[in-house]
Amino acid sequence: MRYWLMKSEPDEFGWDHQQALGPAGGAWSGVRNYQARNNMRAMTVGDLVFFYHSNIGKEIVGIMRVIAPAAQDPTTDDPRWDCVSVTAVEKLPRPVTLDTIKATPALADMALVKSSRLSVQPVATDEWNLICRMGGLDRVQI
DNA sequence: GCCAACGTTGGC
DNA sequence: GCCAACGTTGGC
Repeated sequence: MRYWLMKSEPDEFGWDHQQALGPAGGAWSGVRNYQARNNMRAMTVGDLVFFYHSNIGKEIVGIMRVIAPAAQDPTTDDPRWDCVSVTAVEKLPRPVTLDTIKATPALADMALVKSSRLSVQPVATDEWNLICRMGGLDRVQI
């Protein structure tokens, strides 16, 4: 089980959109960056993913689960691009903002801070647990 | 809306 | 294979 973070602009596709898809979830399509794609290829079913709102909000708002491994991105015929499928698991009682993350020394090494343009990135277990607690989840395991 | 950082493209 | 030009992301 590994942990990840994926970004989306909420006016394009936000947490509410993801949740509206229900348990069947949907493909995390549209990624056109090799590093981000490689991270999705490294995911396995059951991995957990933070949903981050970029641009508007700039905060981690919820937790998703990987329900299908990387496969051809349905929004393109280009075989270079594939994506996993994810489903919404739980909304954070309190979103964790980028400002808060930057102000937290234990989270200073997150890719969110260090390579701010990477839209699919790994999250360390300690970081995951801490953010869950900061977000108001008393239990870490979903 | 601006722009810094970064990734990609394409000419050479 | 280098690198200049260009495009995109995302914080501010």
